[in-house]
Amino acid sequence: MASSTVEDYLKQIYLEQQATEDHLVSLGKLAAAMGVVPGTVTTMMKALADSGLVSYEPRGGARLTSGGEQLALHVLRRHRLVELFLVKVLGLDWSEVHEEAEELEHAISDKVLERMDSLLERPRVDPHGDPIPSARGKLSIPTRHSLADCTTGKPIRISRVMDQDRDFLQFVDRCGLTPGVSVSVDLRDPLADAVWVKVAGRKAITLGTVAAAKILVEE
Amino acid sequence: MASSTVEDYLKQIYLEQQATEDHLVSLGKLAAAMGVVPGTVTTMMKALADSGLVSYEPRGGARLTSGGEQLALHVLRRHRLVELFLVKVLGLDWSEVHEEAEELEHAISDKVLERMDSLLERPRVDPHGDPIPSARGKLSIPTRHSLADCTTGKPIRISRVMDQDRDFLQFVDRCGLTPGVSVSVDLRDPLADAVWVKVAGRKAITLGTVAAAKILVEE
DNA sequence: CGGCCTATTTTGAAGGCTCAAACTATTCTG
DNA sequence: CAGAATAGTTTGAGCCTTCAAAATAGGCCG
Repeated sequence: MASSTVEDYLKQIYLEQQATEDHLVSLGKLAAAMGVVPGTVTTMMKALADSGLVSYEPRGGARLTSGGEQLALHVLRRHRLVELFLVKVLGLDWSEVHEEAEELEHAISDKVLERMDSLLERPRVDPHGDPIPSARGKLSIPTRHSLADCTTGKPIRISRVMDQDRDFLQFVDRCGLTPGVSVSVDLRDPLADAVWVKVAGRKAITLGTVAAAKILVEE
Repeated sequence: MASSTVEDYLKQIYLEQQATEDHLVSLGKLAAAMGVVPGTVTTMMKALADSGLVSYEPRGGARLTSGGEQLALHVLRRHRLVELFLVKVLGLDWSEVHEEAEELEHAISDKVLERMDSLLERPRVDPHGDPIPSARGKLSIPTRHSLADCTTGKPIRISRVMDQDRDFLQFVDRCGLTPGVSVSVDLRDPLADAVWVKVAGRKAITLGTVAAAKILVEE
């Protein structure tokens, strides 16, 4: 059985990995993400390599093995299903469920997970629009466009918000830019670093491109 | 913050304590209940005494301080609310929720706990009839009579089952002796060590006094 | 090429929890 | 009361996760 520390490392490696070309994660980034000192990560990578969960060459970065990836996806599944459960069943705010799920993801048995999944009617995404890995460990590849680079003028649908920060999520909520909502990008001004977004009926909202790039869209 | 190991010790001390006259728990019993070697308990009691959660004299047994008791009751509240939640909301069987709750009780935040409590409409007892400590750490004192020593002939109501063993709970369920059910004790035969119980409408069930003593009743 | 900067690794240590096994206090028994 | 049985304690050790700080490797710049 993987300890919850190990589960956290695997999950984090998976997430970092998704953001890189070669699926190779630098230990420094990992240390920052895990909030530990670099030496700790080196130690841990050796241990994980010994258990066959990551492949790792000294000074060469880390990569999940297929066993490690299966485990990471299982943790991610628990995390995201729990988030959705907390919002839908217990009525928590989407800005607070990430932290809650960080704890719960390690305590949920397969049986309980299956009940949640069935109660929620086999959902595909969590409250932030992040895809939920299937019980068999498959994950659908997500959208590639954001408010920062989609076509302008046309109606589009918000599909995912790529930031778990409380304050950012609350801001997004106040703007009405939550997953599922239809909007359109009126105009983009690269010089002003700004994006004007029109939300159904309301007056336009102005975002910087950094924020806009975190809000993924479809169509 | 108390680690989940510490929470488990406090909870267990509380439970053992309830079963004794002087509220003093022998370290041997504790070791058995926790599934560790006696020396481990000695070490742990020293540590808990240092944190002011138990009072402990070498070779004199352990007792919770009021701080330790508050914490123990908070753990117990989480445990029992979670059990009820798993049965009522997720539809698990009452025979399996104890094990699930052992893990979850350490991962539930106060916020989530409050939501569960409110969704369940401030329940007083868990699926086994065990009382749920209030958020302020008060616990109502439970029934004193069981099928082994209540009055015979009169209708009585099952209020609590004092055993978390899967197989025993499933047996109790098959007999229809679950909390809330009305029954009556027809006859007791001390020599045969047997108790005849009549469950509404059905033919009588025969229990040994050990089993009968685990089923608490009211009125 | 040589030195420097940065990322990573190594080393030694600590805290929390546990064990095995040797030891000791206490209590029972004859 | 002596000896045995029982319960509890001590000691030395190990695993897991972490840290601080010193050492090192690799790449980049002049």
